[in-house]
Amino acid sequence: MSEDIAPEIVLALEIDDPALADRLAALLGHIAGLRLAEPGEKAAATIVTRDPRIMPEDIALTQRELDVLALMAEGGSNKMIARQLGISVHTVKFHVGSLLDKLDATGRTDAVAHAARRGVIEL
Amino acid sequence: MSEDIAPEIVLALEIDDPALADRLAALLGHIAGLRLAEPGEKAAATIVTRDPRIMPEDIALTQRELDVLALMAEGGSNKMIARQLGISVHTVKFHVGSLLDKLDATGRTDAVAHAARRGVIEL
DNA sequence: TGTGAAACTGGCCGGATGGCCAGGAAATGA
DNA sequence: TCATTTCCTGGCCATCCGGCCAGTTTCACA
Repeated sequence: MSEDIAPEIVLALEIDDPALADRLAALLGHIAGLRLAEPGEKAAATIVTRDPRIMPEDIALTQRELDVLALMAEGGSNKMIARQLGISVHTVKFHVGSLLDKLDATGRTDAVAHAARRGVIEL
Repeated sequence: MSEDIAPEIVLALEIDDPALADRLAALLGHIAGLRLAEPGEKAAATIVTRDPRIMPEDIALTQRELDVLALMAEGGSNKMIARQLGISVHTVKFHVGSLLDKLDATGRTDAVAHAARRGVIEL
């Protein structure tokens, strides 16, 4: 290896909160082996704000609902989800119904979108 | 305020590349006013690798398909989308069909998830 | 022991979804 | 002018979805 000296890591900053962004920039601005990216520059990694996403209190989803939700996000049909979880289609529908209620969604697509928005699931 | 002395910023590290993660951890490990988050700890910000997300070249969606896609992501039914865009339900189905093809999705929920994943739409 | 929450299952049914067929209209560029 | 692309519309139909009804089991907690 030729660059065992320290190939300077370029970090990008994508923080909404101006105060936090400033403090981070100040702290990270003069560290050897590390540099903040110029606007538009390609960075090795990015510092992002951890979703202060609206998430009242996890909206209290049960474990099973989370299972179903995850498979919904993968595009699974009720039938496929039922097979995956080893339960009946009726039960899947039951959980989907609960999810639509709790997530205030109009359908499964909306439910997945809502859940993703508030960080309940990761797409 | 009692902690105006240095509210120590907690940073989380979510890097796939072990080498990069190690170097960052080493660099950031002992900076005054900054601390790396314990596993599971809530952090003020997170360092992530910049998604080299698979996005061949925007996957060439037409404007109308983007319109339909956006409304799908809002949980709109074919009927609602048709009303919104002032076109027939049949035409909406037509565009939805094209989207399923291009996004390689099994259904509208999967299509929205795929599109969100590769940055075609923003949830 | 009772009480409640969670998970599970079933039937029924109107409406939504997605795939197939067929076509027409307008704009772009060869 | 012709060809291509995009957008638009229709019918038909098997399947899926979601909401309604009803019920059972299991487990934790009072």
